[in-house]
Amino acid sequence: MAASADLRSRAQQLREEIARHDHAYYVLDAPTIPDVEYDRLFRELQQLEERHPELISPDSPTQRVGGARRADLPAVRHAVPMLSIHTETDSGPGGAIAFDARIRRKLGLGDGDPPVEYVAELKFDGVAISLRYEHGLLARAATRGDGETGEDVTPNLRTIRSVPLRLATAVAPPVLEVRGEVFMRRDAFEMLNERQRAAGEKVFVNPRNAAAGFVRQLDATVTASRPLTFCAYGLGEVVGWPLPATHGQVLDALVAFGIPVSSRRAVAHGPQGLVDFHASIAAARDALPFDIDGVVYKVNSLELQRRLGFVTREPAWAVAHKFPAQEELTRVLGIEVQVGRTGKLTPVARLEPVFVGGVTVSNATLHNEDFVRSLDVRIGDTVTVRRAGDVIPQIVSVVAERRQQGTVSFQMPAACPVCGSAVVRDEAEKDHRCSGGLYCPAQCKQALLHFAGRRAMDIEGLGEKLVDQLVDGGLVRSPVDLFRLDRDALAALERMAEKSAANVLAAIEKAKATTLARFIFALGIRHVGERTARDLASHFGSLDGLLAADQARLLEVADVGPVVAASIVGFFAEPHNREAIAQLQAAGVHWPDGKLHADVRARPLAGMTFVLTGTLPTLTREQAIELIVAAGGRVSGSVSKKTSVVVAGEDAGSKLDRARTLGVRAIDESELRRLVEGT
DNA sequence: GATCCTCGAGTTCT
DNA sequence: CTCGAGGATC
Repeated sequence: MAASADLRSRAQQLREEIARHDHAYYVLDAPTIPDVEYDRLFRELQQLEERHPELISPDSPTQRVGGARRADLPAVRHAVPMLSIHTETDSGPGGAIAFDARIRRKLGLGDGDPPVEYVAELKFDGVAISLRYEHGLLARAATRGDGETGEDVTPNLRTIRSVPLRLATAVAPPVLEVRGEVFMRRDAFEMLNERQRAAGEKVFVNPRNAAAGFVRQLDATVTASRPLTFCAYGLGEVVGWPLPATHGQVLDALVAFGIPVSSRRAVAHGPQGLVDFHASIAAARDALPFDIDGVVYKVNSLELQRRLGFVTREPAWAVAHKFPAQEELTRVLGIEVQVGRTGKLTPVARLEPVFVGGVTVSNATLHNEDFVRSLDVRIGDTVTVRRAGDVIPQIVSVVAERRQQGTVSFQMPAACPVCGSAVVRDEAEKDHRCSGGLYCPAQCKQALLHFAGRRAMDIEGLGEKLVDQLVDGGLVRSPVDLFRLDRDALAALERMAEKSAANVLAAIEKAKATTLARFIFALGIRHVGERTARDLASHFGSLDGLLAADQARLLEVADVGPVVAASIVGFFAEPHNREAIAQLQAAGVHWPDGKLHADVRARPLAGMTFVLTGTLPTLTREQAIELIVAAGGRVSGSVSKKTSVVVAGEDAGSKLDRARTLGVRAIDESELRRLVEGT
């Protein structure tokens, strides 16, 4: 079948586009599109050329393994070519099963034959490097380049501490080429970008690009200041060293030579072994201190590897099995503006749903006007969305070359999108706010949700849906209205039968009994969160005491300064706020008089600050906090020099590490109980 | 005035 | 979880 003119021009178009991205990636170290998109273009071209071989041109990017070389680094010819590895298209378990099936077919194995033995390893997201040791000494380090010829980066690699300059062996082979990956750990990457930002320099998009940039840096002293890591996964040319029988033994031998090899490797039997490894690494992926693309499977026996050989330029005995992408391209369908409890306007991008990092993402916050401006996100733009270690999707960048004509930059509306009130910009700061106050339905709803929240009045079952119905139906306009609801009014709502109406009323009734701290928090005074509400409650002991306090009295409270004090005074100065409080009390909201027990109780933890991390064996987080606070201690969120004790449970994370480096005492739950008992 | 430590507030998806 | 900003401290 002859290729049509259409296909011919499409192939040409793809070649040009890929070449442009190659240049940006390899030469400028500034990729313009995410890898997945690049892979997609590359695959389309590959498929096109497979079906229509007459379209293949000698300069086609499919005809070489790597990318363009940088002219100013010396070229190195690889004695044994550095090949790329085939990527399985199915990123689910099917990928592993398909690979195993292919291997068995090629080896002529039937159903009765035993499972094939594999080695499964991590696929690092870094830069492929070949290290050449001659008589035990590091003689040359080179990048992959186009697979045949790479670049000499010996001075740079010498600065990487995990790369041994001499093999740890008495008798070293005349030639031993080790292949592996150089990458940057995530914590090192974060610190690097922090410094870049502070210095006003450009920040790196991801750890891989940072690593690539430094490996190919001309000035080795710059590379030396970057914490790069090396991990080996195979061999190149070998002279005078007898190869063992399996790939697993090769890796073990490298370890014995003092070469770093990831300990996250395993011998796996048959497809199930591969699927299990893939699943266990996928589960551990976010917890790893570095980025990986996926995993790699290799037939363990070197003899079988020789029998399987190569297909085109890829080894038939190995495959990369990638994870779902953590970065994807999608389109901005619109930019909506949400109104929060405090009236803050938050622009949110509505996205064409896209599967990234294991979930479908359709929204991403744009924080504020400045954030939108700095990225210059516009409706209709193609953007990169990331969902990395953290959970919250974010827009990373806009693909400038995909911008359509006639788009306009985003502007905050002058009127509140919900109530139409004027929008004001906070005292020379970043945030815009709706001036409508509680007359704005959005703010009213958020205030109600806050009031009913678990940490505030804790009214069970009063969620977003119900609040929407109550406010839109005109039944409720302020918290006190909740306590005036009756069964008939509720029953008039959709999807609200006898039973659920009774449940809601019971929950509201139950919530009337609360604590002073919860009540103060529930009011939603600006700058008064859970913590400050608790401090205010224990300092004044009663609501009347707080209501009577002036600015000076408030400043006596720990952690209350002029801004917070002014906010509190301002809130209580509003007649309608005082009236609302009186009405709530009249409706039956009450709390125990805190002053009575506070002094009677023993406070063995007075003056101590605790930080909780991990999961405790029997206590929930909330129970543990209650226990500590009841005994007179404080609980805070992050570890610092001021922290007295860190209470660590199962899966304790970075907070425990930090406690160790700061020399802060760490205890477990049983020890906490003993402290609370005062023993 | 600078720096560190916290807290408040907003956010996504299942 | 992360950003921004208030408060405390030196």
